Amino acid sequence: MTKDSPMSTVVPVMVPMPAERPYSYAVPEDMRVEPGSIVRVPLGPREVAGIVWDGPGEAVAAKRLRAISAVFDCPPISEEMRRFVDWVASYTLSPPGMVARMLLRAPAAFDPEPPTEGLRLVDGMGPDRLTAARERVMEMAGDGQAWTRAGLAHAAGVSSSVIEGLRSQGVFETVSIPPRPLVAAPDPTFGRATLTDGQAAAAARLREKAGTDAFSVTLIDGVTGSGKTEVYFEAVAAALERGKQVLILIPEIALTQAFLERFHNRFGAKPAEWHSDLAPKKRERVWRQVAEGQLRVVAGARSALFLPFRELGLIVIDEEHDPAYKQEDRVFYNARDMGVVRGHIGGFPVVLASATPSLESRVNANQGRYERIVLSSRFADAALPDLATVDMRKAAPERGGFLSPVLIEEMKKTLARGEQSLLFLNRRGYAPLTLCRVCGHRFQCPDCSSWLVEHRFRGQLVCHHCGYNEPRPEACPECGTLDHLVACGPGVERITEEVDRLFPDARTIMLSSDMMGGVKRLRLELEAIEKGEADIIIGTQLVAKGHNFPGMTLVGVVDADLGLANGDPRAAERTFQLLAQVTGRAGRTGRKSLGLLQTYQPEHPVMRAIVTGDAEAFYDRETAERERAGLPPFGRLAAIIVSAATRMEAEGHARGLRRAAPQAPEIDVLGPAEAPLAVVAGRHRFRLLVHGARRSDIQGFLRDLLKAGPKPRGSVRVQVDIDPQSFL
DNA sequence: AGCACGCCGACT
DNA sequence: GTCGGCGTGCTC
Repeated sequence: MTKDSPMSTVVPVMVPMPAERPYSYAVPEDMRVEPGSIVRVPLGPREVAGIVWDGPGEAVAAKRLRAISAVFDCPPISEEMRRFVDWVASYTLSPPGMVARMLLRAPAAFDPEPPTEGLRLVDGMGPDRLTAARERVMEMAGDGQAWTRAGLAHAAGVSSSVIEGLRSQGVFETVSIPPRPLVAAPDPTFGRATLTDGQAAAAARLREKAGTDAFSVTLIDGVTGSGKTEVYFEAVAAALERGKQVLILIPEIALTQAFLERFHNRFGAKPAEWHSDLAPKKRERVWRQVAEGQLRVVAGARSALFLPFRELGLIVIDEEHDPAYKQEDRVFYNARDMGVVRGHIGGFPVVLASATPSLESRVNANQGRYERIVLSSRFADAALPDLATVDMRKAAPERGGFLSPVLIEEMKKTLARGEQSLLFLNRRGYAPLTLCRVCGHRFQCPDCSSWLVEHRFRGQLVCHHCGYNEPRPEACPECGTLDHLVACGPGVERITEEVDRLFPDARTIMLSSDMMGGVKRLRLELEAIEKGEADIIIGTQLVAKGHNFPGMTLVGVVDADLGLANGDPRAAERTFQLLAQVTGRAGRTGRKSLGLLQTYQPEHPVMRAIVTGDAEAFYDRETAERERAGLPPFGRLAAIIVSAATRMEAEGHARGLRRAAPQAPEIDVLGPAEAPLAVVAGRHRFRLLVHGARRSDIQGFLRDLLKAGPKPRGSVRVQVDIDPQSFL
């Protein structure tokens, strides 16, 4: 701040809206701000929280200049974090204001948490008359500590009016109790795990890295059950010992309660959680305590990357291949990559862990940008399941069924041994397509033209792309014929029906992300399964994610081919990862276990890779294939998302882009039907896949597209989606 | 992203 | 006659 200026100083303030640069605000004479300060500023008709940014404030017409209304009593956002925001904005081609907005997502946290009112015994004061109730209270409070009124009443077994009576006599004085930390401090020496030789070597290497102030990326590549978590916990311990905060990113943390337990066993306390299901109050407290440095470890979903850490010294990204790390609205980013960048900016190590690493991380490791540590054997006596394909052309299911006799036979055996079976089918609902047997009418979404999926339990037809739904009709809307609608293909509901028919006495549980009762119910069901309260589990991809099912010795993949033919360049990789993860759920206790893949293409590279366990060969092949096609992970523009009302309009954008960029690349338009993306207010998001362009050209593309390209009514919103190989 | 302003259809 | 739909435009 300049002292000599008679005018009030002007500072840049990043406001939470799509502004391309910070806005300028006047600082009142008696106000002190510094870069990073969180301030309240007037913006149009309202007031918002913004962050004082770096550099001198830009000159702005005096008439427009408004003054900061208040500075929040909150630790300033660190310089590292501000550079991170700028970097993410420039890399994702989003307005920095929108990135800053992700950081300001806990509005009530900017003011300090109000201390709670406590009561403490005043020395030498006693009550006028001593009753039995009063005596108990005096005894409890005799330790000289401050108590909350309700806490003391509860502990002494009296009503709070007894306490109130004593307080009005002056026996108690009112003191303020500082807010209690959300979780206890983790103790790096608490529950040291016993590690196998391979694990110990990996842990030592990670400890070495996490014990220094230097950026590095380490990829821990270990089969499911090889103890990756225990190994990276040692890196966490090393960072904690250095007095650093630690961030552990986990996809779908709301469902991963088991992880919190394991952390607790190792560190004697739970980590703080951060995800979108967090209650607002808790959310604020986590944000605040991270900013103050009270919380040392946060386990969170991708948005935890934007928490205001002040002493961050390690990021672990578990299941780094998981597509849930990719945010595909507003600011498009992949938290795995932005995590690496955060480590680079902060000068600290980053650890990526996965049993099925993404191609791009593997390429980065092969080229020496990341260090790769392989954990090749399963922990203790946990054995990998035997894996085999079931050729559905030879072992076809009975008419009307979807389970091959081969699989049914194994389920019978498993049931007889009192062990659990898992049937995996990555498709929610009852049937993916409904048609009229009389006229051939197919039920389609009126908003986005994909097939409506029947949800029989709910009695609805639902669009899985945009959420449109209608009650399932009795008659065909086209020809009016009653009772001739037929469900085509299976979903988990239909498989559950088949299982109930085949095994009427077995205890079955169906797990699906759209299940009634939400996350809470899912958690309970998962717990029940772990306790062995079910024999057969039928589930969508959520069963592939990190749960331990100790009694599970059979995994059947109902349709292993699903997802291979959807036009996504990552289809094979994704399918491989999903199948490897889901079959890895079996045999965790060392019992002999089996995984069966029902497929019509047993010779497909994905099936071969799963059955032979040769992930290396598969990845090499896939990498070469991508390189030939000019696709990611080779550092090129992957996709532009345009918002358009129709496919024709999206094609128009694509033509404009082709014209605007003469060196241009091939552009494919993927509509909502092929690329499931959110549909907003009647407009659809189309993905323009651009082959072979360099990222440095993107800015130009977009400028030209917006300037010279066809502009069919309304705003053209363009977003960039990049799967990079290297981005530092 | 919010939020106001502004111009056309079904109702207290 | 008004309530209310979302299209367009602006925010230091």
